[in-house]
Amino acid sequence: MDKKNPKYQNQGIHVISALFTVEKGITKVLIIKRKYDPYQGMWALVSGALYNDEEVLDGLKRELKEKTGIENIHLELFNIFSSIHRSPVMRMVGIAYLGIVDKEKFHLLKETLKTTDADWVPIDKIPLLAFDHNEILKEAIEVLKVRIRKTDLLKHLYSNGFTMPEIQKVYESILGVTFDRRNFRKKLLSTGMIKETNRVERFEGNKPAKVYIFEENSMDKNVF
Amino acid sequence: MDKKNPKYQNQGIHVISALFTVEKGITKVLIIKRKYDPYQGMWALVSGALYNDEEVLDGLKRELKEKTGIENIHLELFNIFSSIHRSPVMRMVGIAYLGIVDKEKFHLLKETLKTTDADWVPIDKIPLLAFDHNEILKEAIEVLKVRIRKTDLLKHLYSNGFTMPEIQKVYESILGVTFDRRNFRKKLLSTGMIKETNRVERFEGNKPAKVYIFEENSMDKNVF
DNA sequence: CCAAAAGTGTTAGTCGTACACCCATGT
DNA sequence: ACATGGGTGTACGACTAACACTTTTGG
Repeated sequence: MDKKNPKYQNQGIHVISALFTVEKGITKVLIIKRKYDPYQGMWALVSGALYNDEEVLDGLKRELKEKTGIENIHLELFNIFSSIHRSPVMRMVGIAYLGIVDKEKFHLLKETLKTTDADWVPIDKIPLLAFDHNEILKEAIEVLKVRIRKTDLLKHLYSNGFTMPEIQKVYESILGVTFDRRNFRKKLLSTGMIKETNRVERFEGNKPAKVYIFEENSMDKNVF
Repeated sequence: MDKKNPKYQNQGIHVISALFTVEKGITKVLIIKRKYDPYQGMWALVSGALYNDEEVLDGLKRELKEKTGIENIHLELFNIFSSIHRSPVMRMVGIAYLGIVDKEKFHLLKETLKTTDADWVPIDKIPLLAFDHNEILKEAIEVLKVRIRKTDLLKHLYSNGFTMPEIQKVYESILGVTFDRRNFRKKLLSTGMIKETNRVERFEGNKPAKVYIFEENSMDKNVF
């Protein structure tokens, strides 16, 4: 490989995160407002250019910490975006990850060196975003639906436990369907992904609901 | 973004393909022998550096055509490999795709501008490969197993149709299991992915077997 | 004691699995 | 005619889906 070949010059790697949360049945995604060009003043997914001395996932976590203060979270690859002119600065290949977290576990920085605002925004109220981030987010939402059905991704939303009515609302909200309470409970338990605790918590009703947690090494099984 | 920041300099993108086929119940992968450094004379997956004026998948297809003559095939992303020193030349982020094809449809070039040999090699007889390609191939095989079970990936191996005994052997060979003939047939038909033709073909027995083909827009359903 | 949501069990239907016999062809 | 694999149907068990009543708590 000839490093001097101009076709190999002037390209970089963008790491991009579609980080979701669910609050009161509303699925939200984390976006920030850009302080500098390109796209100064526009909202965007948390993203940035990869350094040449860090791995992709580490670079993304660095960007997340720098721009929002959020750290120590699970993120997984979902696609590559490589249109030639997706960045106005130079050719950047976008590597996009998604994750889902309990927003209450973090203090979201509203302003940082490179951002002037940050917020969790309902996915049906997303403004125009910088770069190709609207397209990326649209794909992320589709992949999110598949992954909560086929893997234990939701364990990252509920590291402190959850009640059945609560997590059922999350499934129903993200997938846009409704489930029978009794069958939902049976199916989720039958995956072996979760176990009962001896805690209870009130959700919407007055009667307290049992708290469940995800197993440490929960196998990926189809949920719905 | 400051293009001059040295942390953004000297990095490139590698596109890598794990291209599989199945022949007489043996799963094989396409590898080439490298004509030039780095790793001159070593076997490797088909791969190369991405140009700054092409999309990732286009770059990979260009490399495949240049190095093997194979073109017009389906390839899908399966992972990113970004260890800092995975290439001795410079920092290269590897973007790895997998596919499966009917090798009889192509004439494999044994020597090209950048290769001195090429072959389909059984996955349990893979030599030491250049870069981190052994690791990448290992992951590709795992993902291949998942994708033939959960998607219609195998349609790309059988664009001209297949018989039940034939495709059953492929599933059994890749997954390392055996299935009951009658139940296999019922399950594959029940996915709606395939349909009968009026052709027949001999496979291993003397009695001719019906030829089936994959539907054009076959939904992704779990197969096994 | 009433309202509101949480918890539980049974039944019918569907799907997966196990299994045995006949069929078409080449030699 | 026989050997070889290809094609089909049925019965049993497991899982999925539909459905109604009782329980706990706050107000």
